[in-house]
Amino acid sequence: MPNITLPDGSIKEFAAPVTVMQVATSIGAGLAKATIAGRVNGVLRDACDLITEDAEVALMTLKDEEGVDIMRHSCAHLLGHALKQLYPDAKMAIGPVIENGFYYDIDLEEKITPESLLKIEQRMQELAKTGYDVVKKMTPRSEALEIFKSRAEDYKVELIDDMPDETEFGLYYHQEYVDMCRGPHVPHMGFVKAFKLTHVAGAYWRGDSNNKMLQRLYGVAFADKKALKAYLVMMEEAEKRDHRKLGKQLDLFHVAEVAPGMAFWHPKGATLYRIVEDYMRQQLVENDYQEIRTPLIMDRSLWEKSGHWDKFKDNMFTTETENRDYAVKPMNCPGHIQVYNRNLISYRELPVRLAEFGLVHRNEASGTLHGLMRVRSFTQDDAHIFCRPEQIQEEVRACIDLVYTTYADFGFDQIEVKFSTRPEKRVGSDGVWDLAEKALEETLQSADLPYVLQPGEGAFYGPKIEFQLKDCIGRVWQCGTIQLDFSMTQADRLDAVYIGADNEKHHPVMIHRAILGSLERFVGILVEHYEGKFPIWLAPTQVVIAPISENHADAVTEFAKKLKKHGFRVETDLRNEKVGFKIREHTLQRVPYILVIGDQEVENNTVNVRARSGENLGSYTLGALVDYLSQEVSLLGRHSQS
RNA sequence: GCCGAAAUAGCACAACUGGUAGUGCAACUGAUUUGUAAUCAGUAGGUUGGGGGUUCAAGUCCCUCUUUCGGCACCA
Repeated sequence: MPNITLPDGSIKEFAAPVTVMQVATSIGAGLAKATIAGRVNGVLRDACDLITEDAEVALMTLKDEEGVDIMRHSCAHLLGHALKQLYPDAKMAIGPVIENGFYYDIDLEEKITPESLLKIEQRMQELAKTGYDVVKKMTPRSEALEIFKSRAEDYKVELIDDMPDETEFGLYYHQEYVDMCRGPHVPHMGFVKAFKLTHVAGAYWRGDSNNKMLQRLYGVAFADKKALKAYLVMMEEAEKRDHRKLGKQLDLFHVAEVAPGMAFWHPKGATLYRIVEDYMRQQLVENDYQEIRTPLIMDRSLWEKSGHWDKFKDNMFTTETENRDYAVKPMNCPGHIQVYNRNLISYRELPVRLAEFGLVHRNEASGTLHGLMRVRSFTQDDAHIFCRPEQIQEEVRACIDLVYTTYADFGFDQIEVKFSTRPEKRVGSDGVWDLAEKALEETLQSADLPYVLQPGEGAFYGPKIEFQLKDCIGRVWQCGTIQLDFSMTQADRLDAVYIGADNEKHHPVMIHRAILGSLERFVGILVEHYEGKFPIWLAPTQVVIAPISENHADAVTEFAKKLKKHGFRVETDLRNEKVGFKIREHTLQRVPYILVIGDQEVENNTVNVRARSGENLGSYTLGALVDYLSQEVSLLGRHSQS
């Protein structure tokens, strides 16, 4: 007879097998009412599931993250329930939980519009309000098949067919609606009370572009109305940080129809871009890289040899002269090998670290383009480290350290690390891949970095570590990357060599690495991260100086000249406007400091300093101000004013 | 590329079922000489994304192309 161990360590003894719900009831009526499901020996189970043997049991309520996710999953079923009432012809595919909510893929001739989405949501509200019970029935394969066939749920039938080893399936009855699910689900719909359908989009069945495109209905759901409201407000706020919006407002860049997916950098944006590049260039110097520059277009044969042509020709821009075909470079590595190979290199000279702010072009599919985040023309802070196998770990480790130093300087502390292994379409033998994957994995472990494994997601020439940052609404973007490559340097590829201690030719290992990744993308992320309120180090305009009246214009010009001599990015605002007007404007432009000069300041040879926050810092002499600003610049993005 | 939606002045938006394209901010001119988030007045600004069609008449309806947005697939 089962002894149930609760999370606090106490043990409850039962005379006969009990359900999760009965365990809850035995503790208290309040808990029973709140119980959605249970975690039995680490596995989430329905409240109605029977526990027959001794087990550790934790009860899940809406206070638990797992409890909320279970409710979200049930909310997807509720969507199915409502949808089938309104659109009986809809065929249900899959409806999983995602961050903050859920989606359901459906196959339906009629197009779901925002209006119909609202109607579906209303029906969901009505159904949820009744708090109907959700009934689970474990159903044998043949019966489950019959049920879904009779309901013309082709996709459910296909899903069952694809699980040949399962003998029975969990069917959840939501009144007349039936859905198949591993579960668990809420015992009744009273738990589902704060949700909203957000948008519709297309999605391929099983994520395969050869399959039919279904309609995906997205929704969010939370434990209560307050949490839902908070989420919606947060999203609204987040959208104000969108780099495309701020790029316009702060006059940083634009993209135009004449060059889709390619940024036109305006003076302010170009300044920001250059500061980021200059920072990275300084890192190259400090970390013993040699900066080079390679041609933008190179002969097609080079790309055939490197293997890029074979895999990416559809995504490469090409050009030709009378008798030659060229490709616009989509990567810098083949060019770097040309530089590496300019003379014979001894093993003593390795590692050789060649870096380039390499402008690359990739003809990305039209639907992928997204502001600065996904473009067709971008500059990588790219480098290739040619080294001997025994130097790999140290070099990769140094790259990882550089990533973390750099990101911290730019104010990022939330970095996701992914480790991607061999893809299906690849070059190089399995033995080589074994070596490469092992080297990266060991380095990751020795660096004590938590990472997510992505099997099959590596580059065609080697495994990779990726460093990802999030944009304002939580979309994840790859920035830094470290890729290990044993193949490109081989004789049958681009044939990079060095002379070993044995006086024989060897092929070096090549580490491809980018710290920021794409400068365009990184600047985009920076804009969203800071909401345009850049630390003074990055701010395109650091200081605006404004006179109180025309009489002080000369003093303003003079002061600006001196500040510029000290290396600051200074603007003056001599327009015929009141100082309040100018302050409003420059504050909205997120200029870190506004300096005002009137009679008092002219007399005392000072400026009055107002910070972006609105705080008035009082009067400063030139020397004092230079010291103050320099101190703040030296902090980079680590501790800046907001 | 695929599914859906959208494109109106530099920017943000308006224009009922087809009937003379507007408002605010910005810009420009003038007045005002200003003390920490908007001084006042005036002027100008558009082949309504491109092309085609229906109609007496198209921003509005239809076709097509381009671009953008939200996803999906892709991402060296």
